[in-house]
Amino acid sequence: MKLASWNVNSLTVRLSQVLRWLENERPDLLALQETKLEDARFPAAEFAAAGYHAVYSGQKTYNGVALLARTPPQQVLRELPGLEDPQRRFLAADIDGLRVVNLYVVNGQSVDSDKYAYKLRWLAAVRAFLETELARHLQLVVLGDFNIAPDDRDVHDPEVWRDQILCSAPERAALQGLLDLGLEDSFRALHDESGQYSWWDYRQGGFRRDLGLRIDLILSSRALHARLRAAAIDRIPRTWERPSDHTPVLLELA
DNA sequence: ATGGTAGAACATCTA
Repeated sequence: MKLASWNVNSLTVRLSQVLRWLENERPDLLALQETKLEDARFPAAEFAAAGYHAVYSGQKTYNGVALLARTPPQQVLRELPGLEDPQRRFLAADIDGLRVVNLYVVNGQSVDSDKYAYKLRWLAAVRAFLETELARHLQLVVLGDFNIAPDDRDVHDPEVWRDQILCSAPERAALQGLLDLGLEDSFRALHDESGQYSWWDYRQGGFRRDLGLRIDLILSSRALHARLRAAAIDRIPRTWERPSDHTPVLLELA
């Protein structure tokens, strides 16, 4: 079983790229973030024609998440329990015997911003939700744009990024809090090396100079550990014309 | 210290 996550930074702009990538990779599941469109405008028919069921939770201009799967998602949840939040960042569903949670974690802007406090509050609600979810579902996958680089191996210049947004100690502690529930970063379960990034800033030639961060993650529950086969980051879509600033990350389960 | 680019409500916000 092949799972993937991709922050597309506007599905309207990136639809043809997503369809092309699905055709090439044929994942069983693709989680999208930053679709930036209302549900009434979601291109469900195009994905159906490509052989994918879609569930989605979107809004105009910002945020928006979706799950595309070859089998129909069931038990769909569109609201993060315990948090009043108009921002569409959360989607959970049963897919192929897995409980799947797609997250577009709050960016936070900077550590002295109100948005940073919102990020930490949001992550606390995610932790509380996942704690109850893990009690119900042994086979759980949490994937998406976490907007947190787990450790310095995931940062092109750790000194420049030290204590900055996406790398600060409280953010990393919040991510560790999720892992402590009984989840693991599947990429790190299979790879030790630094320099494997999933996001590069559009500005100042970030991709050309490989000034990236690994902030797109696929977490898997302990019960899935023996099924982990391969984890990868596909940099190719970041080389395409008019790319998203993120590239897809993948996990293969036996 | 600022701004650099991209996408969206096309004016500023968010990232």
